[in-house]
Amino acid sequence: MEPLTTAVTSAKANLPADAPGSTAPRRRGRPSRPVLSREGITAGALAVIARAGYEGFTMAALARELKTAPSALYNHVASKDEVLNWVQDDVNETIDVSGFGRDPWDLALMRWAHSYRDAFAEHSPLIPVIAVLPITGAPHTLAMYERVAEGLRSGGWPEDMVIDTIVAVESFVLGSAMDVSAPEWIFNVGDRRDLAPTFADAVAARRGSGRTAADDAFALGLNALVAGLRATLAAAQAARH
Amino acid sequence: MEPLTTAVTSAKANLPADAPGSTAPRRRGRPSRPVLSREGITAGALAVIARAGYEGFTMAALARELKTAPSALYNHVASKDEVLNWVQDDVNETIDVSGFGRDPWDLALMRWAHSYRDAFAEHSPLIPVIAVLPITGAPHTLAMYERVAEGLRSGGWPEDMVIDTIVAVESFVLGSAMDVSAPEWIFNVGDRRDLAPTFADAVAARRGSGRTAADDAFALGLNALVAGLRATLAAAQAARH
DNA sequence: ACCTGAACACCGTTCAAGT
DNA sequence: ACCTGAACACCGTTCAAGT
Repeated sequence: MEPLTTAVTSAKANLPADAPGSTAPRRRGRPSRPVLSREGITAGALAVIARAGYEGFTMAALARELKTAPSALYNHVASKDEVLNWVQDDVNETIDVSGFGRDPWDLALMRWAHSYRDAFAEHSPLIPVIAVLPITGAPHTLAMYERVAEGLRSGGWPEDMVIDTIVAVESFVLGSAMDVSAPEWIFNVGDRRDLAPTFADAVAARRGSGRTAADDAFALGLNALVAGLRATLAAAQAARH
Repeated sequence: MEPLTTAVTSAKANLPADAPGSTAPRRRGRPSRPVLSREGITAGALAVIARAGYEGFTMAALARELKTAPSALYNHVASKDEVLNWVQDDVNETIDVSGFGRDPWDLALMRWAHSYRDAFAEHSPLIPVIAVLPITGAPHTLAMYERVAEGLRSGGWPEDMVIDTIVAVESFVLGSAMDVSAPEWIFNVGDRRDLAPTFADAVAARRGSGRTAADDAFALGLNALVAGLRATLAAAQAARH
């Protein structure tokens, strides 16, 4: 539950001892102290993604952020994908799993889902990447899943339903996180109200709520999903006598 | 409910009358009959995405598929994003909304969700794009939402809950569609079983099922979500006397 | 109007040269 | 070991030249 890597603001401290003035370009050879590190690269990547989005996240932009040549990154990382893997693990570390083992499984699941959605809504460009990224080699990610699995098991879920339940909730969470970065006017019918009058009326009727469409839909969906999961668990337990 | 644009296989028929041999490179000026069209570009884009994924979908690759110069595309389309918009509308046209207005809303919603997931599971690179793409100017997409909105309204859903319900189901559907393209071993713990023993056991326990993890999780989640939505609707109707 | 081909400002990644 | 800078094979997009 640590905050995201905090080295973002300490870019100046990363300057080499052999170039004490912060603006002096580095000389050609190996610096006296390493300029780059896993923490610095991860933090820099997060900063670039926050500012420029996934489209704008390039190795060149990351190198500019870290005031190095793009090729210098390859002394620390094998590929752009590996950088994204680091970022994933860093973001997953911030997700709240504190409910598991303390609260009932359904409450803990809702707390987890809310925190999970918020974390990736802030880093939406990562969503399609992490959705298919194997967890191997991401220790914080693994630790998160362990807590969730323990919580479901001790809440009475049969072992062979645990993964499906996690994946189902995760799918809803990641889909909802994508939705956060959609423009408010995504459902604007434009000049073709004739094609979809019922839909256009429904879009207009939603305007009453003070919160965003994404927040309302997420709350409604998560409540429904978890209520349905309670019923699913009860039925599964009844079926096994 | 038309199939996806069928011009994929007719690339040869796209060759200009002034270059009858299919392998002859085109001369420099304007061809006697246009080589490119919206339908051809859409079909070519689908073919490239199917073969090479979103990463591999470039304007250069699309041009190769259509046997033109990349710059020729810009006579028909303003940008790569516009091509993706065309593709979205083409895919949405194939989604099954036939249940709405015929079956009960919950059955129709499940049929729609299944068809929606399958359509985008086949075109997963499009998911993050269409999730935030405004529907303006996409007539088939609009028509789909109209059917869904009508079905929910006539099923008894209050007007101001229709959009949230649609968005919630759609979030789950798109998250689940992303999950389909994840590798089967996405949850492989690797050599760190010590970090997540309960989770690793749950992963192993799932193996019994003949279907894929993605299919099982989608079925479980959709059943739970729709069951929860039935309860939500009942509660909303009771609250309004 | 609608194609080709050259050009521009970019990518991710590799590698020799330098300390 | 770890940086710079040149190089390679790419991008998306623009635009003049050609018919």
